[in-house]
Amino acid sequence: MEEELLKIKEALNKSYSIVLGTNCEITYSGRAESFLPKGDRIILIKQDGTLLVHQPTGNNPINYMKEAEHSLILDNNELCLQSKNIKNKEFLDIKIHKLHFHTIHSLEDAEKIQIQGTEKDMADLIIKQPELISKDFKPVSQEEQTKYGFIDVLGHDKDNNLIVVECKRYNGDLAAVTQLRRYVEKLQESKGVNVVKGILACPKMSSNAKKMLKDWGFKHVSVSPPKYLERYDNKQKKLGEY
Amino acid sequence: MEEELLKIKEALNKSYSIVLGTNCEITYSGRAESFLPKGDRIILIKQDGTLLVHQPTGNNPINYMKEAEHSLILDNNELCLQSKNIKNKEFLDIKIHKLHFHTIHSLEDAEKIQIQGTEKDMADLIIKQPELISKDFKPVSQEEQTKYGFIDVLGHDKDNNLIVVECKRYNGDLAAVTQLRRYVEKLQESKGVNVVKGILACPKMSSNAKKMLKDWGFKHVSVSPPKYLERYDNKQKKLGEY
DNA sequence: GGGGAGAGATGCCGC
DNA sequence: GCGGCATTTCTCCCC
Repeated sequence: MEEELLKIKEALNKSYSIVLGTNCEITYSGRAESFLPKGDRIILIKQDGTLLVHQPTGNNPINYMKEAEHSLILDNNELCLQSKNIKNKEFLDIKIHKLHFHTIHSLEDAEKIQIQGTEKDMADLIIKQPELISKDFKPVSQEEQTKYGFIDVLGHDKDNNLIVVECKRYNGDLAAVTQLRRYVEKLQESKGVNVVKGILACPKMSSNAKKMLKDWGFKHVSVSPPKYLERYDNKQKKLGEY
Repeated sequence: MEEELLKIKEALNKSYSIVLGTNCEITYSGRAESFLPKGDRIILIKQDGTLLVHQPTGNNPINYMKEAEHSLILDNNELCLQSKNIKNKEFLDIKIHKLHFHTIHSLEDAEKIQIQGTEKDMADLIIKQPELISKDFKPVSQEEQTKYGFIDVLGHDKDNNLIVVECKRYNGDLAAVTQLRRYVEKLQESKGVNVVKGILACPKMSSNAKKMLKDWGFKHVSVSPPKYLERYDNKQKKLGEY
């Protein structure tokens, strides 16, 4: 037992990837404060000081620390994992009542993930196929910088009216309409023109957002983020996987 | 080896908590699409079907699945962990090139976390100490329901002018000001009154948000979320932990 | 289940 | 560093 603890302590200093299966209770103090009574959890300590505590169910870590320093202390037969980030004034104390299992490994991974179907991809699609917005839409610029935010796609119609396009990859909500409104108002102000059209490009919209959009004279165009691996779904189907 | 795989397969069916240390490559197709080339990752499979893939650094899982069904397939000497959520049309394929380690455990945890210092706690504080907003502020209701959102604290001043208070536990940004504006406008409309005051209660504000707040005649009041464990910090300090 | 909004949000990019 | 904003956001609450 003592020997195992020494190994874990050493691993904490040398930046290994550590997984601990524990029964523990947890106190956090930092941006907020929290307490979690005794239960079984998996603790993941990464090579960059990241610490994640996971319960046996649920998507998100129940507690976590970023870029923290960890120390394992055995005091009066009580095992405690203390984690701190001085810069952010964050402290996490894990009282470990039982150590179910542990693994220590040095892992290597320099790869970055490639993602498709993002909001940026939607904007790219609209630049390539402006008719998705309207027959006479001419895109002018992408990711236009404003102090009040970035305009996804800026363009104009055949009468040279400015058109602001805001893309949402899934649900157009109140916040999206408000965002669009901010850009339109700002453009009217900075360019000194009255007519600036606003378009919200997204697959679907909430009912209230639709109403708000209408109230302010903006329009919704149904556009979905592009996907190229749909083949992947089809292949799954063909293989009779479900 | 064969025997280990059988154990993992069995664990997948019986809802154990499983941790795999792997060298793998990952394809995802669902709400978006992604590909992640070969590298070392820790895979966490929970008892409710949650699957998380973690790289050796970073806070967030690089890939994940919720409420999914998993199957481990050995085909042509290639080990593949397939995960799917039919309802959401999500598919995750993990080609496992090497299995560094694995653990299988049944974990029990029914505890819920207790958190303090949330936005709700700020609103409670303001109800109790309305003078934090202004000398003559009288709170009337909390979490007031509007179709356009929930008003954190609604009240009035000594002249019976309505006051909308929006709380932010940290940074007041453009979105917060816009949110406040939405509530104020909606109240003016629904109550048929011209004067509705807007207050943003938060510890600090971004410069643009400050400007926007001023433009629309709203005010900022400096309030922080209450913390009760500050003792915890102090204790740490006293112990000379840093 | 949809709608709205907070979160100890996180992460990314741009200035 | 701050600012603005997307996220395979996630989660909770309410209607």
